[in-house]
Amino acid sequence: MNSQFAVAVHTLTALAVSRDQRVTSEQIGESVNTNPSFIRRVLKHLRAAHLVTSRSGVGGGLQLTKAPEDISLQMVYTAMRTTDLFPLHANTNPDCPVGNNIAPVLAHRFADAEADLLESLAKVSIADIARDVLERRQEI
Amino acid sequence: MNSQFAVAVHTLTALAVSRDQRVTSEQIGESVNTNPSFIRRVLKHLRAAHLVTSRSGVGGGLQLTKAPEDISLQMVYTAMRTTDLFPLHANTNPDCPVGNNIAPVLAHRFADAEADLLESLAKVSIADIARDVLERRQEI
DNA sequence: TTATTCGTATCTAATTTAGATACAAAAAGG
DNA sequence: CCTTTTTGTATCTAAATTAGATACGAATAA
Repeated sequence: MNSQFAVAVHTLTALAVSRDQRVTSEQIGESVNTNPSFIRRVLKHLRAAHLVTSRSGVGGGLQLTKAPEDISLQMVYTAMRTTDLFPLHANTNPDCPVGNNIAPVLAHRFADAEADLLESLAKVSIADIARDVLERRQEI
Repeated sequence: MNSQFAVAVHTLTALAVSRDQRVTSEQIGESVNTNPSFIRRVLKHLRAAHLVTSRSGVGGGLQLTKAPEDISLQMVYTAMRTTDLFPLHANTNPDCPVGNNIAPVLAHRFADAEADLLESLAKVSIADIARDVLERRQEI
């Protein structure tokens, strides 16, 4: 599972497309096809990363804090990240040369790979996604 | 969870370090600190990718099919891969412009990111990991 | 023929994920 | 000031995933 990164990008894309008006978590839930509660759980991360702001009450809802061009998938991934990309196995055998030393070695190499992934994600923005989506729409 | 990639690298590293002799899944289980059955489930993937061979019976066990220098983390990741790196959310709303078009757009962008990750993993070999592990051992 | 080891299947417990509901607090409008 | 809308958060549940555990036939060597 863990489609939360995809849901986060979907959410930000919807906000980018409707940049002129506030959008509610109810509406985003309809687009994603899930309940508003789940959307709000995702929004918690995006708010903590200062990618969106929200307001309660009539006419309330969500808004991007930056231009879609200035929100990269790297920012979104980092905002949503709760676990390592490649989890380690714990409690390896300290009496084995490999078991005793593998953890920090893997941690280091995996961190390098994750850094390269972030670099790749940094090249794509929510504006790119929104453009792709709207272009696809025209094709029909 | 899903520490299987880490366990797979650990397993191949152990085989690289003990390249002169056959190693059993029991022994690897001890190093990883898990049961042989789990190791054998991981090995299933590595065997399918032709990274190891195995033999039953007395004096049996596992062996690398290539030099550790010729086994990259990309090969291991690809061998162990069972799901997409970034899972998509399904059943988005077809009546919403975003919901109707986001899936293929995300699939494409996420595949690009995964390809870049593979490129990064291709630069590291099991020999590199084994060397790091043995060097760390000397430091003590 | 016996002991060892693999390959696979099955069961279980713990964890994660997402769907669902509920409700206080915030905000806007009349 | 009261009502309505919407957020933010908590809680519960069901489904899926993960890994630990056990078992057993098949393969292999001695």
